[in-house]
Amino acid sequence: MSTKIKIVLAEDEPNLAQIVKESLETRNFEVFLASNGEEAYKLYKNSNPEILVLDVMMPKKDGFTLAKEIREENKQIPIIFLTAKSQTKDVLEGFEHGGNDYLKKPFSIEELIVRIQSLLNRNSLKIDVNNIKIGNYLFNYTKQTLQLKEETATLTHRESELLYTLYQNKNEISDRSFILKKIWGDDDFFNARSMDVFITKLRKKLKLDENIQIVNVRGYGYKLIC
Amino acid sequence: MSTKIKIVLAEDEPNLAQIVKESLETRNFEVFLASNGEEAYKLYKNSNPEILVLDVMMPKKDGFTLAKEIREENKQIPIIFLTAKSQTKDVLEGFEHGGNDYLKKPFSIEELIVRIQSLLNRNSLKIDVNNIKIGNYLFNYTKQTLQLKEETATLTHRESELLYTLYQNKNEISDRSFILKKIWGDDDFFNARSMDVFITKLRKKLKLDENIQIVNVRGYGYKLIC
DNA sequence: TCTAAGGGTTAACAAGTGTTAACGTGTGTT
DNA sequence: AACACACGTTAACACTTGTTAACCCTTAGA
Repeated sequence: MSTKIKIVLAEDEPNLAQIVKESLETRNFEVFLASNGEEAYKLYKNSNPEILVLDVMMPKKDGFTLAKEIREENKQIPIIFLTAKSQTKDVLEGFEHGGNDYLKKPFSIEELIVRIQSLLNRNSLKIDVNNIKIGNYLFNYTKQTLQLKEETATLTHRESELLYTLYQNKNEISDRSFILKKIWGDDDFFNARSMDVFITKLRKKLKLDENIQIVNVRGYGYKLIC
Repeated sequence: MSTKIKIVLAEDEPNLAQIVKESLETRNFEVFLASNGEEAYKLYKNSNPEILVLDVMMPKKDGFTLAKEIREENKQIPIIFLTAKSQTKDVLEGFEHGGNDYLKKPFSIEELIVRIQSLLNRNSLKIDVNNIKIGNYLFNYTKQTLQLKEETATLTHRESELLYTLYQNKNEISDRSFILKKIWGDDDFFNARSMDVFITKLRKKLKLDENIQIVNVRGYGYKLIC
């Protein structure tokens, strides 16, 4: 069960691109290579990668713009920028555009790989599904429990899924349609009403901590504030 | 509610240490400064920091050894190494010892801060959207609340967006068309009238502080005076 | 097989939110 | 002063969401 980790690599300079691609493949990554931003976006959509490595200056769509677009739909995936620019200002800009790391050319392949590994590890550590802090509550996603001090309440499967989904986008809007497709499989009238019912149920179970709220954003979805 | 983020900084070169410490404090971090590895370990144990910034070459206990020790008891806390070494080999070693990032001297303070922010996964570079002072009111953009002393009123999503937009240009004109495109998506007759309705609603909710006004600039837009 | 319990969906109605309409007021121009 | 036009305000309306309860289905145990 050792499926390869998928990487989308966007780099317009062919020689460099080839070297990096091969080096990554040697390390048992599956590399999807794009030579411009638009192509990279398509590869991202189709291949469902674990991580993105983006050159900043590319034809058609630069790395920053691309990252911004991808961040709008995916806040989790790690992004590493590669660039010839070496000004601190550019590094700042990279992080502002949602990058997680920034490597200045010329860089060593080894360092790139280490930084990739680091981001992948961090990501997998990121949410401990058995120990999620939501305000004063402790939410255990696998056990489907919500603990406040000594009191432990159990959640149903739907409740647990919904809370987990909201948590993944905490303090930001979770799109109604996104939630519905993810948990109910389809966005239709009845599922939508059902979801609203579960929002009510969650609010009840979360109301012992006033700092936690599930706020509605009419027409868009819900925000878990914590 | 907005307690400072604690950082343990270990750096044996006093001048550099002082500069970094002050820069971080300017950014509202609480810095615990150690001049060697052993001291840093004690500070780590006592202050319960959110992140560690460790020089690699230090007296008594070097940064790598220290990181390794800390990693045995805490796998979560982010660690950034600072070093004069610039060989890739050292970068690798840094990550092997459980570091999350690695900065080569000389580095820019800005870059350090951005990398800290990135690891902490927060953007406190932005204005704190949970704590916006408007006159005597406290406006929480994510919670969509307006607080005056003990009274907390809730805003709807549109109200909150509008107030936030006006606030971003406080004391200057926010262009009608700009607001409409940003919040309503399009500048047409009906959306414009809708916006005017929301201006009325906001004025009502803000009238408890006489010093705050939303003034109209005929033909151009609105100004939030505060 | 019957029954009870739990979980999820559907139904029904209440409450909240945003848009549209209608009319009023102010401002600048001729 | 008369006029056109931008904005202010209120209310009606349509639509979305909140809440409760009834209902249905599955499962486990008597």
